[in-house]
Amino acid sequence: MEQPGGRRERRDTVRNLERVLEAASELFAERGSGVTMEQVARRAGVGVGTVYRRFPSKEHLFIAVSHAVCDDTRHCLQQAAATAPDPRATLVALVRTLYTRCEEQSALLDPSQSDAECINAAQQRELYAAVYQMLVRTISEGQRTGVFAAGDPSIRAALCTELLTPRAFRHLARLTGGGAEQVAEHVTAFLLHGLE
Amino acid sequence: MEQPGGRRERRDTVRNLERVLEAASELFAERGSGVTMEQVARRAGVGVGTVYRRFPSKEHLFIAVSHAVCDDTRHCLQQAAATAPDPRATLVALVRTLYTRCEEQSALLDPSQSDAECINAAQQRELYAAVYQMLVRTISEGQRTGVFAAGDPSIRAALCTELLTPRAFRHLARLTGGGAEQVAEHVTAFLLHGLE
DNA sequence: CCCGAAGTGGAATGTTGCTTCCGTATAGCG
DNA sequence: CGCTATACGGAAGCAACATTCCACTTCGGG
Repeated sequence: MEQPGGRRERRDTVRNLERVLEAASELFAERGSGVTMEQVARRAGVGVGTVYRRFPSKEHLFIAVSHAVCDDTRHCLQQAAATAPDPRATLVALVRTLYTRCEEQSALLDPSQSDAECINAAQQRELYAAVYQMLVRTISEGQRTGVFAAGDPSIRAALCTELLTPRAFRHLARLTGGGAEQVAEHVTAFLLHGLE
Repeated sequence: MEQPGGRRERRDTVRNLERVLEAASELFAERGSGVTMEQVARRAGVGVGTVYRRFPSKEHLFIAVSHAVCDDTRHCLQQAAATAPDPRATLVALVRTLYTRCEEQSALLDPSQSDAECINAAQQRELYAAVYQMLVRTISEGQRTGVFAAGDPSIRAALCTELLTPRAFRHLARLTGGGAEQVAEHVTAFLLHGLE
């Protein structure tokens, strides 16, 4: 990176930015937007001032992190859907992929934990809108090919989407004592039974 | 009410307590625990000090209100379930009752909006545990009488419960443009199709 | 090795919202 | 009506955080 002044970018600067992003990802992922800038700074091993040079506000930092995670998740989902051979397999793939993500990124993917108007709502809305669209397409396709029963695809997709949240995942994981794999199995069984 | 000092309780005191509870219910119901004590006091037409004489902290006030709402909701559900003639009708009644409640008390019944460890989590947990138990019983019963297909009742109940939150209700209401009635219909159709 | 630009840490500041305190107002009682 | 116990309002105190600022350090270039 060339600077305006014609000087190369400093090593420590780059390193610090990485550390900050890493610390923020971890903390936000596990405890949501409630973590303080001081905690982020401490975990990153820098002062708060350093965080603020790169991100003008806590909100900016949170959005940056959230954006990265949501984007990445969306790509995984799209890829998973693309490689599935048929609607049924697509559904299974979507559920499994999303739950696997939920297992780590819980707080960042959880629309529950963003206070109302807040912060990463935009990213999440985008992510869940994408999930919803994929489901609508999958269900419509399934109905065309006769694997799924008739019924308004958009409403069915919405119902499915509600079961694909970190919250639902947490509950089911606790109940069954299993991980993403096992929960995904139960849920797809339920969804398919309701759709077929 | 007799006071320690042998004097009758003042009229304005009673009236103020009512006003505070009413204001708090309305505000918490529509905007969750984020409302400030000042806002509650202003809406009630009293000073903050007056609120604090009755409730030693914001948390106490919130719990009092939340407790009332959750308890009441639980009673409605139990009654609805008790008068339904069969498992299928019970399921329908539960969904309909809960959604009707969600339509007004959104924020207070929404586990999403309580920050993690917080405040009315206890009441809500109790309420949703009750819902969950009712569903388990209903599903088991339905399986015994052959209306519902086989499958672990507790997992099925958990999945149903996830669809019975204010959040899910809001989404579905927005999507279909309908009220509690209509949403309940779609959801029960979906659930039954998955259970029968 | 020295210089200046740029980055750094963390104390200081500002803001928001809960909670306490106290001078004033009011209800019940005689 | 006057007296006392009690309640009242809302200003003041306090705590938790976000954000700003600046004296000090460190890096890259020559």
